Amino acid sequence: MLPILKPSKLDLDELARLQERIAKRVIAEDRIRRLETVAGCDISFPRGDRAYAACAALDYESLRVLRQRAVAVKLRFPYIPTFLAFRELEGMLRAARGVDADVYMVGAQGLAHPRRAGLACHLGVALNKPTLGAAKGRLCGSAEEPELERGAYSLLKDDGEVVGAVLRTQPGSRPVYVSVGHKLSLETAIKIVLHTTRDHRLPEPLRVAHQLATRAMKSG
DNA sequence: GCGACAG
DNA sequence: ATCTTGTCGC
Repeated sequence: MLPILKPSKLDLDELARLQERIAKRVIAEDRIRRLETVAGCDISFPRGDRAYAACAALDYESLRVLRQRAVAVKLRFPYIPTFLAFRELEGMLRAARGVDADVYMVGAQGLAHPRRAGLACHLGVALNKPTLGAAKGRLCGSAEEPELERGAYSLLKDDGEVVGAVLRTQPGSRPVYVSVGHKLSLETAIKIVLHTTRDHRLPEPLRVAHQLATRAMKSG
């Protein structure tokens, strides 16, 4: 089990430039034909340099689980804010490549990232498919407090530009940070998150993927 | 210098 | 993210 080496300042500068290149490839417009299946992607960490990535595809209307996959992955990079993709993309990609879907959602940011290259953007560009980010917390930017009813949202702005939305998925509960990953408009991303959210704060695809990854971790 | 900081 | 059951509050 190779150790996770802490990258140097120079390495991070290099990776930041790589993210800027990824950001240029992101298409923040709807390039999606069908919307019949939605997949959720997540990773669980037991401890150390091993983790479990999972992807689950659900029927867009019924939210029934159609396909799912979980894989064990070696971690090669530490968690460093704004560099999350270098820790999680590889494993997430392996799980997602085995599960076909019209759109993939990730429990992290998309364009709502300092260099507009959150994990959801990296995944979308790598898969060349529509993706969106639906995170529990904020990474950058600011927004007004959205109204308390389900469906209410306010725009998340960073450095003068709209990078996402702060969306209330359940009345009174803390909002979710939604942003475009790739090949989707922010409006469509919000629509998808709301449509796939039922009795919990987070959308079902993410909940299923999280359970799947956690179960794989506990048994593996 | 002092916080903030996806998972 | 993860270690962890019941419990205070709306």
